[in-house]
Amino acid sequence: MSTKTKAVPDIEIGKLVDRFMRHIHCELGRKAPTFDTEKVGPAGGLVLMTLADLEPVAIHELVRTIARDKAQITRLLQSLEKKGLIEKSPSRDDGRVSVLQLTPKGEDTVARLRFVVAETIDSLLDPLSAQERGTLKSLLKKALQT
Amino acid sequence: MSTKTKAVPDIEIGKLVDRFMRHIHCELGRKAPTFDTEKVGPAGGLVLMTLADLEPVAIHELVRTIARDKAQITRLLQSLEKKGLIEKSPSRDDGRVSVLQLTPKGEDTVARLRFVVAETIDSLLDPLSAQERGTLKSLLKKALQT
DNA sequence: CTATTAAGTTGACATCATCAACAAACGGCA
DNA sequence: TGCCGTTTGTTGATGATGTCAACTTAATAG
Repeated sequence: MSTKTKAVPDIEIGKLVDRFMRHIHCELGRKAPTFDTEKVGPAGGLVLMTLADLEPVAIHELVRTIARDKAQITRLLQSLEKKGLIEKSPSRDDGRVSVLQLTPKGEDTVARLRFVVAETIDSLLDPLSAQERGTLKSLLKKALQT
Repeated sequence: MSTKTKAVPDIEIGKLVDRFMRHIHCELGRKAPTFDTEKVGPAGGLVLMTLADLEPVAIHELVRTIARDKAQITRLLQSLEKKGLIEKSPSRDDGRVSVLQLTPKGEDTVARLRFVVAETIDSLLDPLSAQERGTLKSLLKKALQT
């Protein structure tokens, strides 16, 4: 009777999302030797691509966006920096924060990652029409906008 | 012009799905001490809940459905069996396969897991209407039906 | 100035993923 | 029947990720 309460709780979405994620993960893992020339791994790739969207950005913002532990992010960033893919520079406004940016080499890597990831997702979403993909995206976005 | 080709490849869905998963993961991790009385962990929980949907089922089927490594599944199942949550019995048809089933204690655990997971997802999906949730679910299902 | 809070780093540890090697059982086929 | 390739499940080794707590430094409130 109420508009929002759900009598039957629904787990299915969680499992579907998990499976969805795993399919992307596996497919990319299979192709990885081809394109992950810098050996950044799945987590590193995610960081790079998110960075490309947000840069320049402070570490804690990055942490907040991708919802991972800050210790984890610290180490990932160290590894990415060693590989010359990103740059950390101290913020002028706040002595505590480091500001992140992609290096040209990083941008290059992101471009390649993006292509393969998009390709993979596209093929996974093959059963959906272009319109349905749009709907899916906007639904997810809506759910995540806090 | 064409109905299916996409000029601009789209990464965003991948990142959205990842973030979505992470939010569920984090939220559940925070609540875990409350409800994960058997200490099955996230992966174990997923196995249990999937098992509840499929049982009785052979290991390789389970592996296929949740798209994880079979070695990993073997070890998870051993841990779950030690805790008395599942039962492995040899198949009559095929001497190689083990058939999995939940014990009563396992069923109990699943019921509790289900409740919390559903609750969590529900609150994450709060911005969506009931109809939109249905749409989301059917889109995911459609994408995954191979 | 002091107490508190926030940003990042580090260490220790647990969990999870991945790969290769393996035994046992099935299947096909001569 | 006996051989051979395949499938199922297990084990070992190792790497990648996640998590928690302690710590340093800097900002900020009072």
